[in-house]
Amino acid sequence: MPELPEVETTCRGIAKALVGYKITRVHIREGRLRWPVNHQALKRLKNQKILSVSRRAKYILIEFAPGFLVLHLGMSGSLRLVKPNESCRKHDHIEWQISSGLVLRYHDPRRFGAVLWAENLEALPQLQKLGPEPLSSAFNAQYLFAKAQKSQVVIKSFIMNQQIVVGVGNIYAVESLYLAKIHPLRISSSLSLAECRLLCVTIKRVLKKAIEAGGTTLQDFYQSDGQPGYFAQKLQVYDEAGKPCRKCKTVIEKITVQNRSTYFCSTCQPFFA
DNA sequence: AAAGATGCCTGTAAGC
DNA sequence: TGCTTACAGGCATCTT
Repeated sequence: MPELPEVETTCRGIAKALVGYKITRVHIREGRLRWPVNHQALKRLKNQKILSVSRRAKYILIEFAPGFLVLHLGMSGSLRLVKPNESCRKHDHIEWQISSGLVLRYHDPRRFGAVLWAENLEALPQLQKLGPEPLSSAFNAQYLFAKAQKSQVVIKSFIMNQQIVVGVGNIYAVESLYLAKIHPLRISSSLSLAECRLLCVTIKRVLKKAIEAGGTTLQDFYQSDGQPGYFAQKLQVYDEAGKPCRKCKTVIEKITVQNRSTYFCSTCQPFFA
């Protein structure tokens, strides 16, 4: 599931192969993604030069003179750079031929992802209400504590709220709470400043480590060169229900929080009301 | 206003 | 064996 580390990995993987080159052909095989693809806007990118590739939250931003291509990988999306003779697979929905000779392919079996066009990023509703980047200094203990003080939602939902902090999805929320020894069902406002500090630092550490490992591949995610991410091997509690906690041997529990699988150790992550 | 529920999708695995 | 069903979840949108 592409969360910040997977999107960052993808961004780094495609940037060098794209920046400075032109789009020579756009082929839309399936335009029914999260939102219908704007065929006209995408086709206009032919002969346009790619100025930069960057990331905001879980969105990949590809800059051209007239505007930005904004990509979201949703649940199952991935971007790959392939040679033009490589045959296309099922769910390869969109591809861009690059003047270098390579082809950029957008692959997304579940089609929860998006390929959007924006003349200016400020106008894009998806980017308007996003919180700070987790790896920036704006995301710090004081910020998290101040926000948490005002929230009655459980802490796991809180850190997955993109208006609070971006990039943290289910897997990294579960892992961060385990490593910070915070029960996922704690009410946000019950966290102390010290706990917020630890959680903040832990989220940053987990995301950085995951980026270094090339992200987490469980099913669908692949890096732009087709290689899987290797952080799955470092996950401590995610998908470990019934197995002993690596620290204390207590059996890892699985619960559902807002329709999402949540794993925790009741000993390492005690709940105080 | 805040928080919970819903729908969009398809591959995989489990159950009969 | 082949069908049906449950599950995986990011996020906009709807409901309470």
